[in-house]
Amino acid sequence: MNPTLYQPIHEIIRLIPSGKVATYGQIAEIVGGCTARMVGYAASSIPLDSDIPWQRVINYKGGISLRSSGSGELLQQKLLEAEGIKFDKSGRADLEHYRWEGE
DNA sequence: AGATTGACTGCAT
DNA sequence: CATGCAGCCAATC
Repeated sequence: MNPTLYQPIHEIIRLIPSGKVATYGQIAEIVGGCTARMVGYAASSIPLDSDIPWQRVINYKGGISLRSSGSGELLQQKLLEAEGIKFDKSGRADLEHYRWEGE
């Protein structure tokens, strides 16, 4: 498969600075013409070997969505905490404080 | 070609 | 504040 449509989405995710996070809807809005589902689907296509910080992409609740395989949630949350993002007891980040407003 | 599913979002309950 | 339902586009069966 060669979903070139994912290319811009990956680009946007790559632009997210460390210590910041973006929601699927936010990215979809930045890319334009794409929806949250698209971003999520594109993200699932991102290989772990990629330079794309897919861990900075979270859902609108500020929580981390479970990936297809393995316990990606714990790993992703750990990576985000390593970047300075704190999670509350509910496992949700403060989007009002960490949400990346984009370029 | 039609139906189902998916790392989602927003509003209603 | 947690849960439920409907809408969105693309990929897969």
